Amino acid sequence: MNKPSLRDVARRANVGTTTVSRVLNKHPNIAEATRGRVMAAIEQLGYVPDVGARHFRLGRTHAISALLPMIGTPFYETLLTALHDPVASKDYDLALFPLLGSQRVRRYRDPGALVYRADALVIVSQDPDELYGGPPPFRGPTVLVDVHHPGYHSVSFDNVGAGRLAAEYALSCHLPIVFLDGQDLPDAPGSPVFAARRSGILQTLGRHGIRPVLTVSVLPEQEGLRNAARDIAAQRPAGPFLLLAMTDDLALGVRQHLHDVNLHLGEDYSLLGFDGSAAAAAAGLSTVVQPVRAMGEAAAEVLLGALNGELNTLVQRQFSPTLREAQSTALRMTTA
Amino acid sequence: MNKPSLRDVARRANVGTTTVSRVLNKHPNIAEATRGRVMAAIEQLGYVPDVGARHFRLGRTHAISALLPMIGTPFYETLLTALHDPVASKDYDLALFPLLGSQRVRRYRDPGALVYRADALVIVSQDPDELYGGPPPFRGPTVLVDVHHPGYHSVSFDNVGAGRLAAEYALSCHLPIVFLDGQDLPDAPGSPVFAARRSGILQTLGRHGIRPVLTVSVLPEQEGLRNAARDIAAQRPAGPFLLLAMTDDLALGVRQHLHDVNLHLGEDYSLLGFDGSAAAAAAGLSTVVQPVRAMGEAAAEVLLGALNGELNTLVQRQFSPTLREAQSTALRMTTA
DNA sequence: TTGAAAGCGTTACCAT
DNA sequence: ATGGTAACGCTTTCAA
Repeated sequence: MNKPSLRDVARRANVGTTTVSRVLNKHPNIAEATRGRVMAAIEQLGYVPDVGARHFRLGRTHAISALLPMIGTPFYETLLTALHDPVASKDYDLALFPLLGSQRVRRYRDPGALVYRADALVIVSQDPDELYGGPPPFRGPTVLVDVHHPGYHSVSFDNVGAGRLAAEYALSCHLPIVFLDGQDLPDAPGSPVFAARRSGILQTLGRHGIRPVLTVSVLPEQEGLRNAARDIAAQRPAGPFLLLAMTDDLALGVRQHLHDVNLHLGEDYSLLGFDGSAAAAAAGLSTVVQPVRAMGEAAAEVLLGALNGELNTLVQRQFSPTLREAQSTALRMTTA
Repeated sequence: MNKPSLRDVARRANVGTTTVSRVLNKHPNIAEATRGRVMAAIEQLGYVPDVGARHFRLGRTHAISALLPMIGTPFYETLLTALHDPVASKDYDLALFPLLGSQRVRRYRDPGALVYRADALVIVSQDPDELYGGPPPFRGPTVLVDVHHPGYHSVSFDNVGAGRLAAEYALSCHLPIVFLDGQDLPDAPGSPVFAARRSGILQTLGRHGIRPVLTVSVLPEQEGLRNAARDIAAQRPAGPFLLLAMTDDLALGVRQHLHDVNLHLGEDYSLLGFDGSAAAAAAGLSTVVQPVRAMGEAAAEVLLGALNGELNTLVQRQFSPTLREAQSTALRMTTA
């Protein structure tokens, strides 16, 4: 037996297809009796509406696609959870499309890719120009998150300001600064996030005539961290220093390996990270906090606004960093 | 100007719609000249095929949906990367649908949900019976990953065997055993993974007439770990002990907090985890390894087989655990 | 090698 | 309150 269609239901209930459609879509002007007959027929046949056909007919999919560089980090979990709830409450479905490695980007240049079968597109942590070499092959509203571009709606974080804030706090510690820089994966498109933070940090330090006594650049991989710890141990300044790490993950990771080479947090060095992650909070790490939830919620708001056609102008929301101080920078107290 | 359709292209190129369709689908029997005219028309109009309409007509979407309990952990990143490549090379698109919290499960009971607009469904780390209270509202081939169920194709990991392996190794250390159990989130459907590992562990220990001297149950949250560390410090056995943790994350997390309460790995205790994560490898943690990549690849294979209708019987592949030994259990050497 | 026309399942317009 | 029918954009059969 083939999948029953709306027509089969209509025949079974002795009504027209229009009536069945109306019942399904909860139209008001339907007699309770007919409604009952239709429901019964639906039940008996085990009819399920073909959403594909509906979407085809309507030209709208009721779907939102999110294009992510990857999954596997709490940042995206938090961001997308915050984004999901508001759009789901407006009955939009959210589908995730992680790049899962950069060679897969080619797939996303095809306008026929599944990701574009959606009413709106969210691009997270990626500059569309770098991703596509131009605009995305998508006609609907597009919102950028965690990245800024003058040509799109965007919800972003002031990473330059974050770098500045970190640098100012670092300066206030009056310790020599060791900079643990993050390096992009060789084949991935360069992350604008790291570049922005880096420039905020170095400019601010420079304005005070200060440069890091040591800069170690590390890939976001586990073995890189061990090497970084070795390098720091070998080339560190004589006394205590402040270690400024580009992300909390880097900070927490290197802390472990520094321990193995006999450098101890709170005695030999202070530690400052970026992101305000839950792990940082639990570990007592001072960090520049990024309001991830708020950004996700803001993105949802922009998205829904755009879908309702309420946005006649480009929305560019930028969130500011704050600093959360914890024990990891207590050393400053001793020396300040 | 409206979106141009295949008909517009046909008119522009002075051919029938059939011909345009043939050009688009690379049919062999097309004169090179006509082909050129059609391509030119496509170019001039900026025509993009409507995939929705194509899918509607064909009844197939060329999409695979993956239903995940969450994202944000390296496990899913690895698994899905391994799953993605083989299906992408067969031109299937993969869309991710994380539950992002359990109250969102209701959405997935609706047969019209976006997730079911796919040719095949992958359910990861969830028992369909618990998720839906029955079979999923989906007609196509369905493959379970990281969980086993007699009614579905499945690619799973022998978690009971993993527990057994861990317990046997633990016994060989001849140290009192402290068991750091994982607890499910209160509102989430219970993970069969933890239950299976736990039973493998306890049964094996029991068979040797041994019970953990202390069992601490912890939520997979950061503050829970601190409390766990406190409890362990307070109630631990007199001498050195072996800490058996339900996951690497738990193991690595608690290690940090144990350090804070003056219990040191390699001196006061040995540590054994589960999962074989990259973080475990980097931290020198002994662990029961799960072949995540291989599982993802196997899932892709099953999926493609089912889509080609090559599977006339249920496929149930189960992967076995192996043990990776590292410094974290070196204490056994001293005492054995 | 090419084209006309039917038809996929749904909704919306216009009748009644 | 209800129904007939056209239309959405595409692929496919059948015929030329």
